[in-house]
Amino acid sequence: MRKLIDSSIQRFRRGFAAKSEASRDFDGEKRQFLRTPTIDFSSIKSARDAVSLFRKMLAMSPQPSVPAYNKLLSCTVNIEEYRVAFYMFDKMRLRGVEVNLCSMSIAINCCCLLNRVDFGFAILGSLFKLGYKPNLTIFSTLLKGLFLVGKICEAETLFRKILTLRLCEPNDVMILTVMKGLCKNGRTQTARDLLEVMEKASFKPNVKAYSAVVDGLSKNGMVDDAMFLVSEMIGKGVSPNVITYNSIIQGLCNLGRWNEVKYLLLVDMVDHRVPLDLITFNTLVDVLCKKGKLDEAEDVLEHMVRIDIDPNIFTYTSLIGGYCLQGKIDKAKEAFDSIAKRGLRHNILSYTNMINGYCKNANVDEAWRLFDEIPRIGLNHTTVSYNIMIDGLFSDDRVADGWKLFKDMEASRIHPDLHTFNILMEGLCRNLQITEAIPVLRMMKEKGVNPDIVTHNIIIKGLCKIGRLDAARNLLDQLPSQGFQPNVQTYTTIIGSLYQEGLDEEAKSLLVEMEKKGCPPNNVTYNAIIWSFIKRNELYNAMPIFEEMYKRGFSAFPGTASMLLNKLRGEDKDDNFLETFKKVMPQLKNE
DNA sequence: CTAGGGTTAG
Repeated sequence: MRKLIDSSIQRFRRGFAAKSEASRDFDGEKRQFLRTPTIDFSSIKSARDAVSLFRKMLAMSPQPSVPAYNKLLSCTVNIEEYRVAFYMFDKMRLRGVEVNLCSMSIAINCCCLLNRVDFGFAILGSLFKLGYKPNLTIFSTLLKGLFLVGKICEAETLFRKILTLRLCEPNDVMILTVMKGLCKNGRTQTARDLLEVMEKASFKPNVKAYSAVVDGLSKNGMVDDAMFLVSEMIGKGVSPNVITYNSIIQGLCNLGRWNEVKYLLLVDMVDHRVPLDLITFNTLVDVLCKKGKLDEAEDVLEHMVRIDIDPNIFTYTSLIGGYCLQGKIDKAKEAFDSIAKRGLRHNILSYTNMINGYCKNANVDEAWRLFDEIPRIGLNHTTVSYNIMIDGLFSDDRVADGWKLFKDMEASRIHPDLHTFNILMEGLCRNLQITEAIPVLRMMKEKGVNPDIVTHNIIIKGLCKIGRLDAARNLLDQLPSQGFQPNVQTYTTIIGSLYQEGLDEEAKSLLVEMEKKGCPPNNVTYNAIIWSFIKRNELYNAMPIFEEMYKRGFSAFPGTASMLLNKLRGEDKDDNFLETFKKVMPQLKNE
């Protein structure tokens, strides 16, 4: 079949012949078409059905009409058998069956959907030779085809030509095709320019066209431009709808600009009488869950139920993730259970979120129970589900079980990824088996998974843990030559260990080095240093670090703070220290 | 009896 199609394609390169003798004969039989028996196209379910019907049609006398053949082609396209449709189109031409503009349009679409827009243009050439002129539909299809293979500039040029040479009047479909194509390929600015051009040429883009661009801008972090575009579209008399707003909300949420969502956008939507929908609410619930504001998420949930918008599986999945993040495992389980209770179908995410929650909250057995349940309820394990479970087992020091699961994963042909290997290495290092980590490193390379900076940070941490600070330091120095850029975590790990070992001078010089490399210490770094001093019972050394940390706008972790507090209470109180701590740490105000 | 697409998330 493939060969046949390829030879068809070769013929297109050579172009069509003029109308064949045979098709002229059919023209004379027009009246007979009316008597053509009706053909049942609804029975086409597979490529086989399509081809067998095609053969039957070819054998019919009188011949079925061109539209009848076109219907066959379009049914074949509908079942996504583009190669087959294209093959039949070619066969029609060879057998002398007349093809019209519509047939060629379908054939061009097949080429485009097969990522061969070039063949589409070859058909366009034949179309001209047959004395036809391409129309709006054909141009739209070709534009889509160009975007599909990433020929963005060509698409833009063609569209501009259509506008300036008035090759056809662009309609909503064409405009949307172009806007989506440009935005999906990161050309939001071009899209915006073209919107302007079209407005001037009085081809009015509709809400969908504008929304596509608003979405493109939002996705690229240009929410302010997106909001400006919304005000522009309103000025042009195009009202934004819930989809337009949802894109803006997502853009704002991605940038953490939650207050604008809450106090501007939602209010604006109510003012413009644009009702919020399931997607709006799910976005809100999701962002609130990720921020740990579960009570607000619950309010949103309650509100959507009140206005008769049913939460779906994704609403609950967000909630599970949020509750687990807060360690509220019971509430997470409640959300998990309400999925089935409400007659919703679980998805893999609801399970992985819940499993992750159990693992991170010291209930690996329950996690494993759910893990085993996944295939039984007809869901498929993923790399992520395995990764989470393996990580859980290793964190619980069940190294043997972790390994067993990894072997299991490979046996089930679920491919381990970078995360998997990093989890394995971390698990081994945590259990002081760093020598085992080296074969894992080799294994991942063999499987074509390249280690990243995280992998190396894990190894460095492992080396520090067994006291091989020299080796860790060596590895750090080697990283750049291996193409890895050390990050804050890399430095923090070593610096923390150096301080714990009392190698203060070396640690200090490393602090200077990281700063110089454009990788300044962050709150984790400072907390790690403070921890080391607490362990060494040298609070006077922790003091300047503490001040430096706050000067840079970072704060102590709750754990660090309470540990400091304990120390301060336990020892002979030095009021000086306490006063300084109080100044920077609001949580100590009442002490 | 015929063609192009339908804007937002997990």
